[in-house]
Amino acid sequence: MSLSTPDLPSMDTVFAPVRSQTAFEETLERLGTAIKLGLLAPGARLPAERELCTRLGISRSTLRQALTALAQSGHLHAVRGRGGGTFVAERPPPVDPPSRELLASWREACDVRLSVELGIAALAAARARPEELAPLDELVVAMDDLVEDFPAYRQADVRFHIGLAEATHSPRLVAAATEAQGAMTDLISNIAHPAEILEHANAQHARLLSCIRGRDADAAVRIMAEHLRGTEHVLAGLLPGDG
Amino acid sequence: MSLSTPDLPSMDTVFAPVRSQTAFEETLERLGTAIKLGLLAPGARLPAERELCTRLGISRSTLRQALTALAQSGHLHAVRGRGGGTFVAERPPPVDPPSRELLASWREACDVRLSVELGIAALAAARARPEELAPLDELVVAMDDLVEDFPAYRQADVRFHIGLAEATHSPRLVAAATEAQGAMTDLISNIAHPAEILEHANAQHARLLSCIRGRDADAAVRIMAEHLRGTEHVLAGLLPGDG
Amino acid sequence: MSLSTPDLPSMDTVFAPVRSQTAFEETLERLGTAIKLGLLAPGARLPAERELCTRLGISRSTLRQALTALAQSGHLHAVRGRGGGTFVAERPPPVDPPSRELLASWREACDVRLSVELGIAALAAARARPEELAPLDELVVAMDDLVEDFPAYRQADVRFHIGLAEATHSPRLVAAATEAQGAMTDLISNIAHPAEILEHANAQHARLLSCIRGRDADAAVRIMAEHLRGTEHVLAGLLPGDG
Amino acid sequence: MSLSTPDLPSMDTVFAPVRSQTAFEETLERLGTAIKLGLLAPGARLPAERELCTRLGISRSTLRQALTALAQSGHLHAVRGRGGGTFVAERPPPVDPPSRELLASWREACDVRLSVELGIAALAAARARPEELAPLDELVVAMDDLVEDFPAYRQADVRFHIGLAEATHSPRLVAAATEAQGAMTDLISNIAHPAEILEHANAQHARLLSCIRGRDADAAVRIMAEHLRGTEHVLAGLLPGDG
DNA sequence: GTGGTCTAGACCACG
DNA sequence: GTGGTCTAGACCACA
Repeated sequence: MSLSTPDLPSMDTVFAPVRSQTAFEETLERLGTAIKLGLLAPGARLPAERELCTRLGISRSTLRQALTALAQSGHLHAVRGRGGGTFVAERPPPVDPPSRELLASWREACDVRLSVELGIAALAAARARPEELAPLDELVVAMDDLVEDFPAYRQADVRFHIGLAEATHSPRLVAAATEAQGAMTDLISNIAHPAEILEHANAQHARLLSCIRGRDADAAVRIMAEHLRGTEHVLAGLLPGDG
Repeated sequence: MSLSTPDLPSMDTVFAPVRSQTAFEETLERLGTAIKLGLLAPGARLPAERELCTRLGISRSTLRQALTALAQSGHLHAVRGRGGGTFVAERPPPVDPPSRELLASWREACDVRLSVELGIAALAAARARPEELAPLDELVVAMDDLVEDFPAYRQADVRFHIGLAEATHSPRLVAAATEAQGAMTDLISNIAHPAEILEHANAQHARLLSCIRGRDADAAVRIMAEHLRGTEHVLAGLLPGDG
Repeated sequence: MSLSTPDLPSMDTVFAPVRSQTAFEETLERLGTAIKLGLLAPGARLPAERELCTRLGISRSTLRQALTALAQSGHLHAVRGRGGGTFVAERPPPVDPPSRELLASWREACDVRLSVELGIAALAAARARPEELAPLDELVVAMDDLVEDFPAYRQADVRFHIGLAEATHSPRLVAAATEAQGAMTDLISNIAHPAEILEHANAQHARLLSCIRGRDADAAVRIMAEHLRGTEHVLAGLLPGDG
Repeated sequence: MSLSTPDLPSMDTVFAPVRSQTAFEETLERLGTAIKLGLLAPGARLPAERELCTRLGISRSTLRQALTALAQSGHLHAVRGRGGGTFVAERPPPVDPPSRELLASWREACDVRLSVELGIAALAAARARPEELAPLDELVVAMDDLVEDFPAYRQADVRFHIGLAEATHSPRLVAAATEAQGAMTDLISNIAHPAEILEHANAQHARLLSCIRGRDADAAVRIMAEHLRGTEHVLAGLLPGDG
């Protein structure tokens, strides 16, 4: 082999299209994902615009563009006057169907999620503190009662995975996990999930926590991989092949 | 625990600053990283501007902004006329020292890399084709002879890891791996690496390939985690604590 | 002597290198000179980009190249939003030392200035209107109080000479005077100027105005020549010989 | 008066249109002017293309563009083979009539010339060496015999003024004088010049040389100003007012 | 309405 | 056919 091969295949990656998201678009997606994932629960009140635009590092006008868009789509509603503010809608609009591109590349999305979650499993096993795991136990218990109500189950599931990410103490992994869960929600929320499947999945959650408590990173990673493979099999049966 | 807790810690992630990288910035970083990693070897000729801007999906002006910046910093030089083009400098400028932010968050960088590489190990074990692994064998052999020459070793190492990423057939993971390797290069290129360390690391490379050939994802992930932990220990001893 | 001598010495001029300054370069130099000369005072606001590029007869991108360069060098700073604009820095960066070429050819620069200023003296004597000379009187008075503060004196001096150029009603001479003063500023701004020298020079300013008022072109030219010779003597003592 | 008047009239100069000439255009004008002024005499052979493009600092293709244009307009003709080369046409095409812009701004052109020539007079008086003035004496003698043949007179006149410029030893002034003479030629070559006018003008040439020999700069400048005023009066009577 | 970014396409200078 | 420069116009983010 030659160390100076002039045209490595990875050039395709180096020269792949560059795309820049505008501040408006990213804000819209951030808030929208948080709402769809239930991180911002129905009825919750968003921070005041003046505070929010500071935290997001954008101007108020740009923030308002995003808030307006989310209000128009029914995710938010604004209340003026005393006690007013911007609130997450109590009755959220249905999750929109997966975009054409997402459908075309669902396997990519799963691969990215796999990568993120394996890292989370490994690092959580190394770093999680007991008080960070306790709420996850509660979520597992709660999910056991929700296997017949997929939307509710799914919301708890999201919190479980993001809670695990937080146990790594790595903000970037939390952000990546959030994004990955958002993509999955877009893919799976309109798919029927039999109770048995969910029970099985939740059993994996429990075993995962157990391994993490035992600081057994290898086992945690193994269970996580298995857990995710479950979702992939469901999708593989229902969605078109890789794009 | 309440399912509607209004202020989860993950809100910090949702409301984290939005920073949209411009097309120019991303192009600059892409090409710059590829050069520093040796993916674009010294003396190599880039595609013509008119082709490159098409592949990158940007206008020629934007591309030229990036090329101009890289030429000024000494990474590229342009030649006009017949047989001309834009070439990677034969004598590249020294890798710039890690930025203050990178130093402050080196552990974050390692966490991200861990995540990416574990996913790669797992997926490569599932999907790699023999003809994709053969070049990696050769790289391992070559690296054995380069343990005394860190820059050369490192370049082969980069190609090994990116080659592995390519074996997953997931462009996003290739891109993520490239970016992660770039961040590591910024961190470690100015650090002394004893031959014994490199020999040990390369032995892990060999075992990794063996597991992947055997489709043993669990073992591959385990070895990869161990492999990366090696680098982290070196850095943990030399760099300031987490930022 | 033959009228068809094939190789006159002036051929060196005819065949001297053609160097076309780009629109960007000329814009940079124009604005930079105006700032360094104080024609654009610290804190002053430039016309809006969209207007400026029209006046300069160039595209906005080209203008912005120049503005960006001047902002990076600290001469300008941009403010966005309502009431925004591009402003001359309040605390300007120090005048950069004369370039190697300028130093090597300072005598050339003085010759050009001599030529420009003699023409200005002659034409101002022929054409200046009283209301154009009045401000120059005031400048002379002001300069008398500034002989201990060279930077301030020099700024008034620049305005005096350019004001005189304007009294010729010849835009090309105004431009030439501005350019010549810019070259002189680069040469002399870092040189000590005793108060006596400045007093003497300012006395010449006064006599110059008097001659011009009297429409005595010959005397005006004579005084101007003497005035400029003063600077040259100072430079001749401090700078290396002709390049 | 205020030292910080925000909007000086000189801003019009700072913000005046920027124009960049291409290398081709400047080459064309340089060679064209040299030919029209007789600096490159009819029948003279230009340096070889390979040498010329080096001296002009341009590529051969750009040079050829200019040469081709001048050949098409009849100013040059190329001869191939042994003893070949590019030659100035023996029977030059008539000087083209002044362009609309030149006509509109003839007074500006005169002002610039005045400026250049006054500086030349002053500096020549200070620096001219006898051997540089001798050829100018011969030109004056020759011109006395050419007052009936304006084209021939004019060619000698041009050489006189450019020769004087060379006596200043300032390349920039030689270039400026050449350019100014070129502009004047475009203006005046189609105007009738009575012998008496030329005799008077040539007498001024002689007195000018005398003053310069005597190192009397003031007188030289005075005579030069007077000399140029002669041309201006002629033009003022024949051309439209200032543009 | 301000500065900041990007685009599509033209023409120039080069070898 | 290469890199180098410039243009006209669009849209974005800001206050």
